Amino acid sequence: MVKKTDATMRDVARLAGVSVATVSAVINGTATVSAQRAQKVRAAAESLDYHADQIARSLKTGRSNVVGVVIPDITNAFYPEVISGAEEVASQAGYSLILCNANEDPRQEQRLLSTLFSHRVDGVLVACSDSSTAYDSLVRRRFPIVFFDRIPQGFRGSAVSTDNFSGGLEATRHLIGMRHTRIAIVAGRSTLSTHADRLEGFRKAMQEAGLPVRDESCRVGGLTIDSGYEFGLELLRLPEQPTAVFCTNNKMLLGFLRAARELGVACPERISVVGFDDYAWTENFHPQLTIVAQPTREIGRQAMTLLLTRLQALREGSRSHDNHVIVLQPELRVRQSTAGLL
Amino acid sequence: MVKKTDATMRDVARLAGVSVATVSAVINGTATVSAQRAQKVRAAAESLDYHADQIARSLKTGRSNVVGVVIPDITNAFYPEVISGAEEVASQAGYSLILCNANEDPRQEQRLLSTLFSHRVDGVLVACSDSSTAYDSLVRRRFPIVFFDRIPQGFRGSAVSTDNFSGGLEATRHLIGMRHTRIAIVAGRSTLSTHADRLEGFRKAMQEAGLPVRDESCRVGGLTIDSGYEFGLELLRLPEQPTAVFCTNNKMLLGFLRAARELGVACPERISVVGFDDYAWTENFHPQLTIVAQPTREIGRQAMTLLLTRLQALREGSRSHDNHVIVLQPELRVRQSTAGLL
DNA sequence: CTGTTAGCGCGTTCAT
DNA sequence: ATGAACGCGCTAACAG
Repeated sequence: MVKKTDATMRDVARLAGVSVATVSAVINGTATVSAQRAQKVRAAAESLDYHADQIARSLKTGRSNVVGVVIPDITNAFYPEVISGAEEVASQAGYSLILCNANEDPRQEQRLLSTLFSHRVDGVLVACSDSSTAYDSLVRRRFPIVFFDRIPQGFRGSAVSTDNFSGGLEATRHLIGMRHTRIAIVAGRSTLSTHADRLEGFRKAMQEAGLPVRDESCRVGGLTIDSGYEFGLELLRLPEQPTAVFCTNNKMLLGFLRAARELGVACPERISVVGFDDYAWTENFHPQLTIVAQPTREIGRQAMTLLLTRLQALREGSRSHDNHVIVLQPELRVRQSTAGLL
Repeated sequence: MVKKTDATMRDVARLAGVSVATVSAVINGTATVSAQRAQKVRAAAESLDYHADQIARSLKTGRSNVVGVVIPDITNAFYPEVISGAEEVASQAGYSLILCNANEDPRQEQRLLSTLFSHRVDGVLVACSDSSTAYDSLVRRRFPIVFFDRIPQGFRGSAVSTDNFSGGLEATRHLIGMRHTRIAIVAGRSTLSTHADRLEGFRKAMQEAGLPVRDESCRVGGLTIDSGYEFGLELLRLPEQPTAVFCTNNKMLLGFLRAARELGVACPERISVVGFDDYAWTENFHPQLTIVAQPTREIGRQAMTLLLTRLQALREGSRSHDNHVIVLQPELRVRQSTAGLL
């Protein structure tokens, strides 16, 4: 027996011989219903394969139980990892996730946010594609939004990220500690907080050590494997070839390594490399990578927790700080892609 | 000036001095509205930062412009890649994606599907966590569903996958062509079509060559890095150590490689390894992996296209085949993890 | 071409 | 404890 259309609350009510209000009460547990009637309702719902219509419910309640997640690049393994953490806590709390991939394009990101609002998501998590002022209005309107990983410049609101400055600092100090002096950096667009901060950490470490940061060994911009590759070629063809490099992004790191391979520059013998983000597969790399690891899933968990806490406060009318910033500590993992000089 | 609540269509109508029907017509382009009135409406909408309420619209139209995507494991890089393809075609068609991670757990998957229905998604894409009969009712009820990658046994409906049998066949033939005879296999749960088919391909190739498939060199079950590791330890400790192995899953492959490393079994000198799924980072592996590559993003694109085509047909009342099966061809990429015997 | 209006399915009063 | 009636914001059918 096939039903043409989904069962509605009325169908359930009819079958159970009660009113829709009773069905609603049973489903949501909002009122006390006599045990046997409740049982009847549940049986009816079951037999009709009834699924409460979230759409109708949302229209009525003003809440959708959906949160939007906007990321800049789903093929960057970092983000799926974060999402898995976010998804975990969201689904536990009965929330679903609408996932949007902005493709590193602020315009697309803007459109995505717009459709997210159309769908009346209760809140959003975003790792921005570029620093822009487009979020200001959201924050001013107090729309529940939590940034993670990449945070807009001058943003005043809730956010979760790694201490990227410290990550850059440690990575570079490690290189310096191995007696390197000609240290290059391959960094992503400086409009992104993550990369800007890591670059700052790099500069700080260099300055501490009294080392010069030459323009030609400081390649900033781009985010892709290809840009890492291009930068790599340039860097490794410099008359004064750097002996060490810090790549602030895992994709650019892959590109850089390809360049080194092509040019026959052995790592770590002729070039020490330290990167960002650790994955299950890095242990299979040759050489095994020295990297700065982020608590990736934890970023997702914390960001979602922050958002849900906020939503709950909103629901209960209680006051909540909407500018809670969580900074997680990264961890330098020294392996074999970095070696001492001399 | 901050608005407490979102602007509604009525607000726009009022501000523009027209009726709600006119606003609706302008927004959706469903009727001809005089140019100047349309202009006024657009201006009003703009100034009020109006976002049409998809929730209300859905309630009315019965369509949500959202499709659900259920995957078994978001931390398996294969799936985000597929999703990026699916997302690409969905967003072009004005659809959003609700992403659900089932964690390889059929029960969780069932729950996720249920909430997806509650949210009245127009259709779903699913790579199932286990073969079960739970989908039959969906298909019988003709709910728009397209399976990808992992397809339920005996499923009669739309699906997109790689020719896994052929993938397993080619991988094994390659090994055999290199004169290996003691060939082992590390495979995922045989209830999953992908792994079952790859295993079948393996058996076929072995049979073709008149090679025996010994029970002890045929490790089936599990999906994780850890299970690949365990199987690897067992296999490499066999009195008659295999000289080659086919891992049907990228995570198990990582585990196997770890086991080989720990046991000091050099690849490819003492063990040739061929895996499944290619990624940007495999070129950095040592040794570079011989693998069977799937057209990953294409799987996502095709699956979503199939689904959207179906939805359009449904909308237009035209007939559409709801059991279109697309099988994509894999590609063996020979690199350095496999070597000839003797 | 434009306005009026009846629901879509649900949660929520307000009666009983 | 339970039921009837209303309305959330929107679309579509109809009237003008």
